[in-house]
Amino acid sequence: MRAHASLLHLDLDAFFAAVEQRDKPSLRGKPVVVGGVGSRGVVATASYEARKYGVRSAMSTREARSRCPHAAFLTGRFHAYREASTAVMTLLRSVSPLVEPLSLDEAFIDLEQAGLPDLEVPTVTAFAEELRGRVSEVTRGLTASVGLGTSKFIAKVASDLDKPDGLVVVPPGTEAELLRPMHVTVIPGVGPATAERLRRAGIHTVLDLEAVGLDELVRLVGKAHGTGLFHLARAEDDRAVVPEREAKSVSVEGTYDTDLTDRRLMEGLLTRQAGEVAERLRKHGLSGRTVSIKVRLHDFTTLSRSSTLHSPTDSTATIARLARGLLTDLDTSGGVRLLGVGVSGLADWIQEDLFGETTDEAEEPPEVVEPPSIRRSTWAPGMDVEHAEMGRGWVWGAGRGVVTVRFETAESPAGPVRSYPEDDPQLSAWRPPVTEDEQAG
DNA sequence: TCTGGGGTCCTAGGACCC
DNA sequence: TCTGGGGTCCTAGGACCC
Repeated sequence: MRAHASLLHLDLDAFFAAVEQRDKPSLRGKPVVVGGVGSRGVVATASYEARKYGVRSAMSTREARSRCPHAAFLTGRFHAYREASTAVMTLLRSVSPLVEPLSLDEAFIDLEQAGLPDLEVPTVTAFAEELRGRVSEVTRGLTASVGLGTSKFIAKVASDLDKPDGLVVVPPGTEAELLRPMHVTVIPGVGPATAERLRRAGIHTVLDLEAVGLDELVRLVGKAHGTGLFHLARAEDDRAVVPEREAKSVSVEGTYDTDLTDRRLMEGLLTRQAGEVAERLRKHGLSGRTVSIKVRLHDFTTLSRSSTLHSPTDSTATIARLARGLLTDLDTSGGVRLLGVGVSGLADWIQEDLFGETTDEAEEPPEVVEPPSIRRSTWAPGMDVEHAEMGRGWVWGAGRGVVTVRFETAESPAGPVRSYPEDDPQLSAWRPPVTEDEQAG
């Protein structure tokens, strides 16, 4: 903990939604929700107008729609968000060499190397106020909330106290009195599970937490977490601002609108995801030794399996083969809502073999498969033998590499639903309905 | 059809080595 | 028959963050 409030936390207000409102004037002053718009989507960001209706981040889009049906529901334009974020981070780095981005819309800055004449409260306050103005300039009108304090923890708490478009400085020496009345969840790392454990022990506020001994806390929440809480409850935090963090893993996952049951389809999707992971590894000059898959079952239980190679890889073929192999282990008969592939144990080099060649098989770049342009209600004769006998298939949905088909059977016009990878060769057999003209001809 | 996606860190148990 | 530690690596799961 420092003698001066020289740590700054900056947080762009309702970031994704604010970018949308900036770029589309008709959305200004109106509720805007950015997030997944599918049946299993969740809210990433809600504008302040939408928050008035109780719409919150991480809420299901379904729930958000019921709370605020007239909001604009947008899927997100990450290029625009990244561009705005880069402008802000570039500005921050021009102001101090010690900038630690936490996400697209948040960063810590250490003002000790920002070249200020001193670090007294009036000086850092004026600096922060000017910085907020410049953020608004480089983003063409976005607002930021800023907190200043003697540690990362305090700066972050401070930036939250006057959102949106606010500035709060916590003067050195006043940290404990600020924190004591607050709920324990103000402490980073205290989420629902930890809060519940603490609640059962009669600990609700930071003041309560301060009264608990180190041994007792470790017994309650474990060694690392317990010692962390012990110190943060006393506003003791000397974590440094770390400008560059190396990635430790790269992963891709997807949640599907309908649960998957077809193993072949799952293998196809893992293969596609392996390709995306490998491409990102190569793009960043990385390779990794441990390949993992993640499988979320219909009932939301989440399984993971991993396998570690002797030397790192960035090869699509290797990652895909391992990922598919890891799946064979698992019982997915009840249906799968999410599949994912990841690589960890990263190295910024690729193992070379005895001949000085890389171990990466000289592979073709993954084939880019365009989603088939299938219209709703396209007839799908001869999709496969089983379904051809059933009769007509109707495209029920397409996206995320999956085409879902509802089949009409003799018993029911809305028969079983089956899903296929969009690059499934069987899909190429699809053709529009045979018209009466054609039949006549 | 309640519950995203991309991450980080921690824990606990087992294997293995000295 | 009864019995050591410590350290590292790997795996699976869970909590948490934005």
